[in-house]
Amino acid sequence: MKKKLSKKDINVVLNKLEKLYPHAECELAYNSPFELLISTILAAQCTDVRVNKVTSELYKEYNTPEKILELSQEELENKIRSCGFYSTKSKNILATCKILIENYDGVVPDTREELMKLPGVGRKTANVVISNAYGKPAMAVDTHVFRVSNRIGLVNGKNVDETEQQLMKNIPKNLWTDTHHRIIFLGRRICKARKPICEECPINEECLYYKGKVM
DNA sequence: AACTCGGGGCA
DNA sequence: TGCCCAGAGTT
Repeated sequence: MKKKLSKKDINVVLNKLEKLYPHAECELAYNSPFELLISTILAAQCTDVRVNKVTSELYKEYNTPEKILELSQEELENKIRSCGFYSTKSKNILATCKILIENYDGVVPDTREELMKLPGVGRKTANVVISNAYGKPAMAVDTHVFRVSNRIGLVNGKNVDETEQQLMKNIPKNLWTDTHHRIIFLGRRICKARKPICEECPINEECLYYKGKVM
């Protein structure tokens, strides 16, 4: 049924995305790998705008594992409540801070395997941290990347893991991180989950979803 | 694969 | 009021 784009069209899409969003970056505000880690944990099922609003206050006083562990779970919950899932996230963040101090001398590890051992850190969050904070190639697949890349036809993945594998195979390694951010930009502004604005989409000529819609 | 955690923004 | 948001963990 649904097919993937040709290699040629994939390159066209990547080039258009690069011209469209040449300086795409992580929109979570952070000043250290630790801050990015905590912000990304908070970002689960929550907009980055709200995360930044919470962390801009939180990090003034609490920007290290040691500082955050000065807070009780209830105190931390009250500070991050507006990010949603505050109970789970608070518990995970406190547990993660404790592990960072006990096992990593307070330094956020730079490998996906070590990061994913931390409570509240899954594959997506780990990929965001190693790619943005440590400059390592990684393809983080969130809801935007999953939806858009499959909708366009960059990949044809049944789930997040399949999608990540296919994206890494179809996209040059040096473009993984930038492409991740560019797809998010496109996904939020145009290729939205509900009512994608296909008429204004710069890559609708290549998009399999758009072609399917007009046929 | 399905279910749970969740407040806030927006139509 | 209903739907959705830079996911992860458990069953």
